[in-house]
Amino acid sequence: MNALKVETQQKIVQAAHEVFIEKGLEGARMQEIADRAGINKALLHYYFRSKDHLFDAVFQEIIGKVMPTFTEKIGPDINILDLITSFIGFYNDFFRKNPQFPQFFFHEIWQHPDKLADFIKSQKVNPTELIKNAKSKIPPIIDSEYLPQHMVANVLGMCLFPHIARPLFQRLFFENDEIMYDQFLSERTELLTKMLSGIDLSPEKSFSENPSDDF
Amino acid sequence: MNALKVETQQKIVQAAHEVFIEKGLEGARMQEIADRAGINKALLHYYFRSKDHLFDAVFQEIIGKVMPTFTEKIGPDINILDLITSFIGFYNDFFRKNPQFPQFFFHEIWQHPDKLADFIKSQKVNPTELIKNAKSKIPPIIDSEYLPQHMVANVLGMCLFPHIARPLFQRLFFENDEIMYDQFLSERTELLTKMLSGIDLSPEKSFSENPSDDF
DNA sequence: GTCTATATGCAGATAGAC
DNA sequence: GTCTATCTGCATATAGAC
Repeated sequence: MNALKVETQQKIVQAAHEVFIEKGLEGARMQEIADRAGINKALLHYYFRSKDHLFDAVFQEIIGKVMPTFTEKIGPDINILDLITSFIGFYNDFFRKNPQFPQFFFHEIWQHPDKLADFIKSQKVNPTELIKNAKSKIPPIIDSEYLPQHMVANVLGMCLFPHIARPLFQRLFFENDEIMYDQFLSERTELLTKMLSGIDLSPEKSFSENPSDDF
Repeated sequence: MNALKVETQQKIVQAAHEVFIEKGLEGARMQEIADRAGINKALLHYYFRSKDHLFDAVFQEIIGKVMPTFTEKIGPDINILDLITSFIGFYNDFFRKNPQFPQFFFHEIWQHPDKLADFIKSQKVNPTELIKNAKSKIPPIIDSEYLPQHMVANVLGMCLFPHIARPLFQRLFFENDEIMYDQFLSERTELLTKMLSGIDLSPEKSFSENPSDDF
């Protein structure tokens, strides 16, 4: 029964995926993973030598699912703004379907900072080059070497915050109503896109007299 | 030696503070806390009955240090914009001095969503009222019931992101240079303040023809 | 491949001397 | 109050039957 093998493996990865994202590596219990997969604890060790191995497998699976969407559309001369607007919608939807993903993701990068950074650097994308290309095109709201980084941080922050702060934000400002909050989240793709469309990064653009009108 | 007692307690709380923020509740080890406090494991249980009690004590101490600054200046008729601009600088500085705090904070609100929300609700502030007061004054970039919430999310997100994403962001866009990154962070108070100053929320304000010029 | 039963190790917690 | 030594329990991991 080789067919059973791959099926079981998938059930394990799926269950582990859920539990690790909910509880984190340290908080997760092999027993709970086994229960959710409908199998025995011992089988986990049969397929994956240890908890750490299982976690790595799950993490690779998650990153492999999410990152390519981010990197595959990056051409040689795409600018940052196009890149970001292209993916606001994708990630906003993805986070809505996987609410706890951002929390899991950032917990992980703090515990193992190099793992993810190395993975991304191993891809064909070069973040630094991407940034440099946009350097001359950003409205100079302040005098800084890092205007492109500021802009990226602004957009990603606006995109991320309502997801990662959801448990608190929903309780404080939405009467802890799931439906209302999801409605709120669904609006943000349009909102962010419209806000970004106000920035024209074509080289000939003259900046506003009032810098704060941009972004 | 009663003098020793309070001193020891402070050392414990300080050490626990560090370890819990770095590793989280599940990842922290009582042995490491004891080591950093320069005392024995058994003493931890003498002062605080259990790991959970110690964690709660530390958590209360942290929140008690951070939240009052947020709530104490809230008067009856302050508007959201004033409130937010007042604290961008404070929190940006606080996060620079306590880099891993945001990660710890959001990990916690996902694991124990009600704890913090209940604490905040027990304060004199009423978030919902605060939101309602600003409702009519927000530039209608999109047609939504939740414009104030969107604005709050935007600002907090821009404030938060470079801190919580630091391990990755610094490696990808700042050659993993601590000095450069701290420079970048220090600029953001000015940047965000200038961006916000572009919004006039006084009642008589007429909105821009192009909504995306606001925020 | 999958199970039950068992071993191992470690972290939280306690006992008791000083 | 502070320590050393010890206990307890649980979670990971293994052994071995089917």
